[in-house]
This record gives sequence, C-alpha cells and structure tokens, in this order.
Amino acid sequence: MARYQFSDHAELRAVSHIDMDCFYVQVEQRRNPELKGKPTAVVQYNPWKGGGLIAVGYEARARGVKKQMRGDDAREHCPDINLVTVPTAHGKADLTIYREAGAEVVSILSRKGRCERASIDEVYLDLTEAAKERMAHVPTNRDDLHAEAQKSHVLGVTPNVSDASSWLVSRTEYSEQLLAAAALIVAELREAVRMEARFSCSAGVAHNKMLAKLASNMHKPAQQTLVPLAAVPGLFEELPLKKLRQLGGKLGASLENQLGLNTAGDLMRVPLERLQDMHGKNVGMWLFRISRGLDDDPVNDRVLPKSHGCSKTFPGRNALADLPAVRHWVRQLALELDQRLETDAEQNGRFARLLVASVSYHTEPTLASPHGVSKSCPIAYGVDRITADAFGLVRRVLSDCQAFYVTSMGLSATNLQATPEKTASITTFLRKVPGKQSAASDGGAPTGSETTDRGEGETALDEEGNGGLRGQVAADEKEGTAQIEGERGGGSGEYAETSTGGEARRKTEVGARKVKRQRSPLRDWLAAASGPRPASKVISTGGSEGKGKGLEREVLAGTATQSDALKAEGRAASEPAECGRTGADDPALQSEELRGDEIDGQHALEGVSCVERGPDSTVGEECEDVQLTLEEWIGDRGGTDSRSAAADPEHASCEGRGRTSENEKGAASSAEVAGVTAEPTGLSDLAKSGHADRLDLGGELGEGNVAIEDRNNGEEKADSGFEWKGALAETATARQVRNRVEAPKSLEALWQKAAVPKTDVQSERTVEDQAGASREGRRSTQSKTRKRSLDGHVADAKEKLQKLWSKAPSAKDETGPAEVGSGITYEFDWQEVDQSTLDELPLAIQAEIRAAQRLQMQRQQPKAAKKLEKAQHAQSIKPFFQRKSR
DNA sequence: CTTGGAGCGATTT
DNA sequence: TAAATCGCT
Ligand SMILES: Nc1ccn([C@H]2C[C@H](O)[C@@H](COP(=O)(O)OP(=O)(O)OP(=O)(O)O)O2)c(=O)n1
Ligand SMILES: [Mg+2]
Repeated sequence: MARYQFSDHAELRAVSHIDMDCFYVQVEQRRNPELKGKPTAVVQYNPWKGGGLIAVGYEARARGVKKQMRGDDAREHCPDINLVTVPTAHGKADLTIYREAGAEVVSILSRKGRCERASIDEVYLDLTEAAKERMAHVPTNRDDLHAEAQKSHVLGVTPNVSDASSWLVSRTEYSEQLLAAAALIVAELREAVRMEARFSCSAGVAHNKMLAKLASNMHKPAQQTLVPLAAVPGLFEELPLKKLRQLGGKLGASLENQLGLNTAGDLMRVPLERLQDMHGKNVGMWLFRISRGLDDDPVNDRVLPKSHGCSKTFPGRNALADLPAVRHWVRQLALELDQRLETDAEQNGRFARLLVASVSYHTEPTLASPHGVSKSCPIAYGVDRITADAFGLVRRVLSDCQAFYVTSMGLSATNLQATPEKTASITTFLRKVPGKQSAASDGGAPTGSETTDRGEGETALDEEGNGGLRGQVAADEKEGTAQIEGERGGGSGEYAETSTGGEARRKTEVGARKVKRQRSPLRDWLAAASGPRPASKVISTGGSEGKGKGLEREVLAGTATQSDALKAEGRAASEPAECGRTGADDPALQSEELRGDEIDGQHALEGVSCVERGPDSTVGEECEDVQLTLEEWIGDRGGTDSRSAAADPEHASCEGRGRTSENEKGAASSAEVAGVTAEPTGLSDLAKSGHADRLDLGGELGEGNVAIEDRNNGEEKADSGFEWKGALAETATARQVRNRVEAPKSLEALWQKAAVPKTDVQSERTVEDQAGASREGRRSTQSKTRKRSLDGHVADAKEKLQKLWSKAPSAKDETGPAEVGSGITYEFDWQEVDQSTLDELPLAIQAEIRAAQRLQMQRQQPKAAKKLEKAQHAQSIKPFFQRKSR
C-alpha cells in the first residue's frame, strides 16, 4: 500500500536500515565460539547432498562459497568449512533460536526511534526526531566522532573511504546534517548490538527506506553507508534495475524486457505516461518516483511479527499420499505453532484470530508444478484443536481427490491482536424474539456411529455433522430477522441476532425446527470467542442440552478447561484433551464430551446454541439459549466442518471398503429448496460448464465445485456467497462437479481388484523409470528387467504410475525427451522388501506395497493385520532425513 | 525431488 | 470475506 502512496512534500526524514551480517552463522558462532573466525555455513537437513545452505559466513564467502550451494558443493570449494545444521523439532527445521536472537537485536535497535521489524535480521529505523536533536551536538572535530561513525562510507563524495569523518562534521546543508547526525546514532546503536548481543551488523542511512536498504548492503560486514540526496543520480546511473526494492522479481524483469532497461538510471528516463500506460496509474507513479530515489513508504512502528507460521515440504517421493500421514504432519506443525502462540501470548499478550492451512499437492505423480491452496478458519488455541481444525481444512481440499501427493503443508496463525477487543457480552448482539417459548428438551448430543477410529484431536460429530439437525431453507419475505423454532428450541426464550442488514433473509427449517437467521456481528464475536474471552464469560450448550446441563469454562487465563468442567460436574473426564475419542460404549459420557467440545469453541461455532451466564454462575445453573446464525450453525469455520468428516475417505483408503453409507445417507436426507437462488462466488464458469452433478451432504462447499441455481426460473444470482456458504448449500438442490482433472485410478484400488482372486504368488516387481530410458534415446527396457510378473493388473498399474511419475509437464511437448526422473530402477521383493529399500521408493509406491502386504496379511493372519497396519503407519510418517540414504 | 526450505509482509481479486 | 500471488530474507 505504501508502494502506491506518496506525498510531494513529505518531511525530510532520517531513515536507517540495519541488517545483521550472515545472521544465522553469527548465531551459531555465538553459541559455539569454536567457530568464530572459521569458515562456517548454516545448512538444513544435511543428509541429502549435504543439505541446503541458508547462511554463509564471510570467511567462507571469501573462499567462494555461495548461498544456494548445497553442503557438498560448499565443501568442494572450502574443504575445512564448518557446516552447522539448523535445529530440528517435531520432524522439521526449527528456527526458534534465530527468531529469538533477532528479537534480542530488535530490543536494542528500537531504543532511539520508531522501529520496524522487516525480517528476522533487519529493521528500519526512523531516526528523524532523534537526529534533529542530535544535529546540534555533532562534534566539529572529526577525532571526537565515534569510532564506528568514523568508518562510515558516504556515497557520492570524491575521496570516499578516506574522509568520511570529515564529511560528517562539516555539513552545511540541512539534509546532510540530518544524515550525519543519524549516522552517529546508528553507529552507537550498532556498537550497542556488538557489545550487548555480540553480533555485528551493517547499516544504511538515508532519507527513505529504499535508499537506506540499498546502502546497508553496499558495505558489509560491520560497516555503515550514507546516501546523501546528491549521490542518487550518480548511484543510479550504474545500478542494475533489479537492485531496487520490489524490482527484483517479475516487475523488474518486465521493465527490462519490455522497455529494454538495464539500470535504475534508464528507468528514470522513461516518461511517467509510459510507465503508467504499462503498469497502471499507481504503479507507474511509484516507479517514476522510485527511479528518482523518492520513497515515502513509512517506517512502521512494529517490532513484532504479524503472524506465526510453520511449514514443511515433502518433495518427490516424500510426498504425503494418505490422510494418516497428512494428519501426522499437521499435528507436528500444530505442536510447533501452538508453542509459539503460547509464547507470544505470555510475552506480548497477543492472540491470533485466524488459522490458515496451506497445502501444495498434485493429483497424479506428475512433475507439473503443484497446485497450492489455502483454507482458513477461526483459530482455537491448543494443539488438539489446531490439529483438528487444520486437518479438517486440509482434508477439505484433498477429499475430492482419489489420489493425492502433498508436497508441502503449512499452518499459520494470523490477525494477531494485543487485547481481546470483543469484550462485550454476547447478548449485546442479540435481541429477544417476542412470543417464543420453547420447551427444553433433552436433545441428546449427537453421537455418530463412527467414533472409535478417529484420530487424535478430531472432533466427533455425527455423520451429518450438524448436531443431528437438518434443515430446509425457504425464502422469507416478511421479516428481516431470524429465529429458530421447533421442538428442540430449548431454553427459556429465544434469541435472534440483532438485525444489521437486509441480506440473506430467509426461513429455514432445521429438522423439526424452523430457523430464521440473519447475519450479524455475532459471527465476529464468536470468532473472537475461540481466543481469549473476558473472565467468567461462559459459552455452553444450553440449546441442545437444556436446563442444568450447561458447562462452565473459565476463559480468561485458560485455567479451567473442558476437563475441569466435566470434573466439576462430577463426571470422569477420561480423555479431556482428546475430544471425540471416547469409546462409543458409553453414550452418556460421550455426549458430555461432545458438549465440552461445544463449550470449547468448536460447537460453539457450529453447534446449536450459545449461552452466556453471569460471572458467578455455577455449573448446572439454568441458562438461556441463544441462537447462532445459520452460518455458524452449519459450520462456517471450515476446520471442524463435519460434512467433510462424513466424507472422510481416510478409512476407505486404508481399508478399502465399508465406508460409503454415510454419504448416501446424507444425500438422501438433503432437502430441497424453494425459491432460492445462489451461486458460488466466482465460479459461474464451472457451474455452466456442464460438469455439474448434484450436491449431497458429503459434498464440499465453497471451494469451487458446486453450483446452485434457482429451481423456479433457472436464474443464477451472484453475490449469494452468504447463502452459498451456509444454508443453501446444505439443503438446496445443487450440482457437484465431477472430477475436473483426470485423476489416475487409485493404485490401491487396482491392487485390491487384482489381488483378490489369487495372490499366493511370490513375485518380484520391478519399477523402472521411463524418462530415464527415453533420455538415453531408447525404448523402455522394462520387460527385460522384470523377472516375474506378480499380476498383470498390478504390473500395468505400476508402469502407468511410473510413466506418470516421469512424465513431462506438458504432454504436448514432443520436441525431446523429458529432463525428468531419477533414472533409478527399483528392484525388490514386494513381500519381503526391507525397510531401507522401501524408504527409498516414492511414497505412492510405498503406500501401495504396504497395502499389498496388509491385504496378504489380512487373509493369512487377520489378527496380525492390525498390528502391521500400525507399524506401517509409523514407518510411513518417518521424516525422510531420519531415513537411511544411500 | 529441482524456483534449494522455512517463513515473513503486502497487494490484488 | 477468503484465497492467490508477489517479493523478499
Ligand atoms: N533465502 C533466505 C535468505 C535468508 N535467510 C535467513 C538466513 C540469513 O542468515 C538471514 C538473513 O538474511 P540475509 O539476506 O540478511 O543474509 P545474511 O544475514 O546471512 O548475510 P548478509 O551478511 O549478506 O546480510 O535470513 C533464509 O533463511 N533464506
Ligand atoms: Mg543479513
């Protein structure tokens, strides 16, 4: 945004950019002083090719070691290099020590003026005020200057290096006096960093961020550089365009290509109109100004990161090919993320609001660049809930695919806020609907038939995933508000949300209930409610549970948890941390736990109702009901969206059968809608593409594969996202897109077909690399190396996969053999393949082999099969760098 | 395996 | 609002 802003008469500023020298290396050298003065680099994951270098010390740079080398390359250039590996935790690289070191530095550098943390190892400082004050006290004798200041570089003065200190003390122009004064401050700050944190850093001092950053990089390490205004034209004349901040990517390349520019000076000579024609008014103006050394991007007052994220890639054969593995890694990421969130809460009192899960994957083992998507939902703190929510988000993406290969996953927590703003009572968002008195009834917390096998942290819900209620939507012309009525209305009166607008008004019948709802700030409140809430705010499940069953949760400090609440009620909270894992043998207990879940924020969003009680309320006290919006009720937060739980293909992929009934049930009970019009945002093209089928309750919403049309007049309306996400999608007659991509049939499925009839055969299978063969300009040699065919189907499937695996990104590219594939021929006995061999195979093949082994086991020793499955799982989630490499 | 991996912030749609 | 993309360390 700053990029598009400028003001012609901005006050002249003194801005500094300070950048740590080879930062991670310094961190490691401080940890292990043995390394000081020695050629050192930091790598992550060294078993493979020596690991990737992410930081290189200056001693090593002097000997030709470059970033973007691998550890092995580095050692070639510099045999005595010290390679330090990044710490790992939860099976992934853990940058905590570098983050902490960065924070240490920031705490020092933020002393003299506004400070913006720009990355883990750099800050911008706005020293305008401090420099103005300092101007009066700049020494007149250069010998009185700080030693670090004396060593400054000043761009554009003729004998540059020799006489910087005399330049500093003899300025007459205001702008240069300002810079000189700032340079003294910066010198002191850098010295403070050196003394207090024992790190060296370099700095640029100029009138804006762009020039300061440019300068900080000009003399490194442990030096500082000034850029007076007058130096800009000379500096830019020779400066490659890409060196300018923000021009290092495609924009810079397009300027080079389309306008034939090479230097910043070239850019300066392009007329404003031309730039604006090419890149729009704002960008054009920004370019015009940046090329003249003008930049008004302010130094923001922010020393903390605005989000916390962690991610991991699973390249090539390490790609995650089944949901248990995905869930395992989601949990590993959640473990780290949760820890960091707790730390932030403790240290800074900040809480995140939004959880974002990103996943890159392909649906076939092609080398085409993977498809990256992200999904988000309100965050609920705690490893288990982050895991459950994030896994739900990821699964929502993957559940469409018969096969998937996840090459990277990431979680991040954003919208960090210092204080919980939403401290108002929930009732301020609600108003009573007159004349409604509904009977409290048991409501028996819904229990699905499938609770035994869920993984840790997953929410147990019924297969409809909506608390056993199902609804129908109909237009409501008359009233602008909404309410719920029906036999399970519960509580002593009904609330509807306060009206905030006219959109999305309709009446919904939910099972036996009729619901009218409307969008309101309640939704935001609920989102906030998953974070910290004011003390003694209570959310409970009065709606479905009725009187006396509400559970209390002490929210503020998180001191009381769900388990506490359960204990307080005199029940054994057998597995407080793992909702939904209780045995199905005790319905009562399970029901209670489900309620707990609701209280803790999950059902509170999707669930039936939400209740506030007074500060002194005790467990068991009668409480009032509050109805949620339909969105919340159905589960606006995708994470725990249990429609996807219903569609969980996980077991299908593990066991192959017996898991389809829920979907059918869901479809059968989805109601139709009268007079409703909706369309998924931005997906009308898909809706019209003829791929549409129909939506059932297992179908996924909001991700581009469903369309709804008006059954009355065939119209499609835009701007119906609200309905779309909520009620309509749930109940309308919709159409679901079939596979857009020709996904290959699951190999596992083929396996099962193939293996069922006869498989006592002891066989050996061979996997070949088609591309490796074609690269040599010859035909496949597969039949030669194959010794025995296990089964025609299997072999065919295997070849097919292997071809796909090594297929060129563009099938149309006939110009030559693809430069892909490892060229490896795998040879193994599928029944007795040893672990280290297995580890080397592409994950998809591993999975298949395991499936084969399981199947065989199932027939021969059914009892042992379970055990094998467990062992296989453990094996499949082992991080690749813990595996043996050959 | 291949735009080295992990992780930020900002803008655009 | 959510999601994708870009630029960067
Ligand atoms: N692609 C990158 C770039 C940087 N970093 C990390 C490692 C670096 O140590 C740190 C700071 O990045 P810099 O670009 O500032 O590089 P250095 O500080 O290592 O070296 P320099 O002295 O050139 O600033 O961020 C990273 O992980 N991946
Ligand atoms: Mg640095």
